[in-house]
Amino acid sequence: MGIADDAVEVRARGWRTLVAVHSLIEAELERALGESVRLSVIEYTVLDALSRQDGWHMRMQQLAGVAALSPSATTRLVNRLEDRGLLTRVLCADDRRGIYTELTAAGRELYQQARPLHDAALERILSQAEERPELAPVMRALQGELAPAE
Amino acid sequence: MGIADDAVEVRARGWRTLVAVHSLIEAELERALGESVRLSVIEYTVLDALSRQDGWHMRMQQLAGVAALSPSATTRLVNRLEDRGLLTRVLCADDRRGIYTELTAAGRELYQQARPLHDAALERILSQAEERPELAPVMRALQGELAPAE
DNA sequence: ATGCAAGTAGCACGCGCAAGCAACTATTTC
DNA sequence: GAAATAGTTGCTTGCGCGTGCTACTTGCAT
Repeated sequence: MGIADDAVEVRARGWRTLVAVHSLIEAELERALGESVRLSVIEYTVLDALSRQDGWHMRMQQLAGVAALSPSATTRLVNRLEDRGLLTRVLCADDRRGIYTELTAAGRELYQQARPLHDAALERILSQAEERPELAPVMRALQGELAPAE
Repeated sequence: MGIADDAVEVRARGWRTLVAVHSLIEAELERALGESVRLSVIEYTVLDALSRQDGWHMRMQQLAGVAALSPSATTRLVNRLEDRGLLTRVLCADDRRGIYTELTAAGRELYQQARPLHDAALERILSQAEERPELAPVMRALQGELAPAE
């Protein structure tokens, strides 16, 4: 059992920790967003990404990127949101294969409503997680990302 | 835009980073384990957990815990692995509601085969991820978890 | 008996894969 | 140059699969 084996073990342990933190946060966000605004985490992610690009459009592929989803799943995700009137598809003139998506007024409104709930839930979970020593290192890394700028 | 707002933004950014790292690692492990030993990441997780408890049994609920899965999903996961002959269900004498699971010889063998592939893939991904500055803080936290003991 | 805990199915839903269709690009041909 | 052809890209659809929710069965506890 040498140093190399230890490194393997450390990586495996780190990965398990990451999975634990991820599923903890995701489950809680899912609950918070689901019961208040009927949005899944991934649906919120899309609204969030679109609202950050306010005025701009996003292609399906970009959405697939930020959602870490396959093209087909992205299609259906956009379908769901479009059926609820939260966004619209916009055909692009210069490349008629491409499809842009854009928040509707209702979409912006729902996002404004969801965002504080999302942020509050996130803060709640992270402060809880910091209490758990086995998760603490990852938590510090997450919150310390802007530390150099303080 | 005060300090509190910045904190919210830092947390949201950290969460997005965590999601990115998670889905990156998961996708790569899925690919590596899938094409070599036909195991999903979650199936490997179960074999790993069981082999760490060698000699011991694990209840369905404990498995559900380590896999971050619902009871019903755990049932079917164990079904799949049992159908492939990788583990067996063992009824427990002192509480006949409880069901223990145990690796078979074939299960142990497949795990021995899968583990180095898993560890190698993990190392590969982590070293790649360290190259990407936006992921680096989380990566350091993962690998540095045992740092105090060095 | 009444209540609670452990594990198992029925159901609907969201996902990835592979195939398909429309639109763009490059190359050839006249 | 204009038209035809082959190959690629962007998005969508059919299909099978794994998941969570809810309801259910069985066994323990009070």
